[in-house]
Amino acid sequence: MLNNYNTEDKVLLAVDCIIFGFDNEELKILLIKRDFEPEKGKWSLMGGFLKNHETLDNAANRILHHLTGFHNIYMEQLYSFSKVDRDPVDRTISVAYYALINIEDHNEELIEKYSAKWFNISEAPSLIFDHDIMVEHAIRRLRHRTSTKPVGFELLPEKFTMRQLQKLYEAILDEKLDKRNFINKINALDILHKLDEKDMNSSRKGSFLYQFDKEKYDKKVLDGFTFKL
Amino acid sequence: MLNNYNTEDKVLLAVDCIIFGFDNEELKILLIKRDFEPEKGKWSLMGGFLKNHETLDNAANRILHHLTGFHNIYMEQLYSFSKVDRDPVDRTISVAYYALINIEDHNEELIEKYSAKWFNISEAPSLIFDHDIMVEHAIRRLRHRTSTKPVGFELLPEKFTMRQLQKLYEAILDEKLDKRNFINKINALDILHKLDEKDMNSSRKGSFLYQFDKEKYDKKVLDGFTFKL
DNA sequence: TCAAAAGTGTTCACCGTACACCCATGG
DNA sequence: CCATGGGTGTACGGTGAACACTTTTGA
Repeated sequence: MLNNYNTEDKVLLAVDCIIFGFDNEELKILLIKRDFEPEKGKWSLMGGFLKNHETLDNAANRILHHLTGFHNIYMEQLYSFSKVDRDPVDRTISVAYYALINIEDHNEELIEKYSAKWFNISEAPSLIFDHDIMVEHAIRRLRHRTSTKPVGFELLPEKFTMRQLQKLYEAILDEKLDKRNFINKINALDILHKLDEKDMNSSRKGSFLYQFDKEKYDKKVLDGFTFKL
Repeated sequence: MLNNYNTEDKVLLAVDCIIFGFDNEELKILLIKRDFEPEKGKWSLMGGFLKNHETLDNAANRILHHLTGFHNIYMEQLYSFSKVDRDPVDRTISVAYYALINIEDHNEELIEKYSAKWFNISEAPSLIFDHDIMVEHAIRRLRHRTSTKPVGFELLPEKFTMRQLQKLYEAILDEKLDKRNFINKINALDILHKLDEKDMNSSRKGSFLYQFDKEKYDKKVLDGFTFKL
C-alpha cells in the first residue's frame, strides 16, 4: 500500500433508495419506470450518482427530494453493493438507502414526471440490476427496526388510530397480531398521546386518534429506555 | 437524471477493516502504524482501495490477507463513510468491514511488516480520519451480533473451555455474567460438542474443552432455530 | 334491530435471573 | 490439607401469548 492515490482506480458511486409507504392495508414501495438506457422501460429503484461535494446521506436526501418533493424524510443507509458487473455500462458501486414516507404526502406531479408507481411489496415487478436484492435487504432491516425503534410512525399520518398502527405492524411483519396484546404493549410503552378526537371514517362508533409523542420518547431514551416491541 | 455516466463524478473507494481479537481477558483490535503520508506515524485501521476487478468483499479479504496471512476470515460489511473531507488528500469514500480472528493465529512477520499492534479496545489510541467512529460502530455491531449469531467462536481457538467462552462474552458485552446461567444458556442452545479432553493450564482440576458444532448448528438453522443469547 | 368495528382484562406457561455449595487436584 | 478454579440446580417473578364479550351507532 503506497501513498500514491493517483494510481488507484476510481469508481462511480450510485445511491439507490428503497422508498416504503403504507396505505392502511399493505406495505408498499415506490418504483420508477426507467425512461433511459440501460434497461429503459423496466422498473427500478430511484437512484442517482454521488457528487463530489456531497455525502452519501446528502445524495440520498437529494434523490428522495427529487421524487417526493420533501426534505426531512426518515432514511437510513442499508448496505453497499459492488458486484463487478452489476451495472453493464460502467463499474458502479451502489449504496442502498431505505426511506419511510407517509404515503398521503406523495406528490402527484413528481410521481408522474418519473413514471413512478406504488407497488405492494408482495406484488412488485422484478427490478433491474441487483435492485431486487436491495429490496429484500431493506424489508429485513425494516422488520428488525420496527421492533427496536419507533420507526413505524414515519409511515402513518400524524394522527392515527390504534387499528391503523396495528395494521401497519401486521403489514411490515407479515403476520396477524392479537388486538388486545398489541394495544397493551403499545400502551405499556407510554409514548403515544391519546387525542379527544375520533376518526369516524372506519366505523360507526368511531375510534380515537393518537399521536406519537416524540418529546416523551426522547426523554425516556435519555433515561435508558429502550423501545422493544 | 440522464443516461450519461461520463458526466458523473468518480471517487476513490477505500475499504477499512476493524480487526477484533481476544486474548482470554480482553477484546482487542489490531491497528497499524502508518509509515506513509498523510498522518504518517499515527495509528489507523488497516485499509486499501477497491480495485476495478474486485467486489468490496474481495477487497476486504485481500486487505485482511495482507495483514494476517489468512483467507476465510469471518468478516462483515459494516457501513459506508462519506464525509466530504474525511481524507485530506482526495475525495475518498470508505466502506468499513469488521473481522473476527483467532488471535493465536496472528502472523508475527506480517504484524511487524506493517508495524501493527493489538490494543485492548478500552486502551486504543485515537485514530486517523474517522476511524474512531468506525471502531465504535463495529463494537456496537459486534455486541449485537453476538446475541444473534454464534460469531463468538471465530475469536476462540477451535477447542475452548466454558470459562473462556464466558470471558469472551463478558469482554464483548463489557459486563459480568453469572457462571451458572451462562452455562445453562449455552447448553440449552445445544450447538457445542463436549470433548473428553481437559485443559490443564487454567486450574489444577482442569476444565473440559468444547468445540463449536457447525454442522449441528446449520441443521438447526434450517429447522427454523434462531440463535438467541 | 342489526351489522361492523371499537374497546377492554385475566390466566397461564415459560423464560430469565438470582443465588451457594461441593468437587477435584497439585503443590 | 489447603488453595484454586471447575462444576452443578432450584425457586421466584415477570413477561409474552392465548383468549371472548360488550359497546356504540348509522343505516
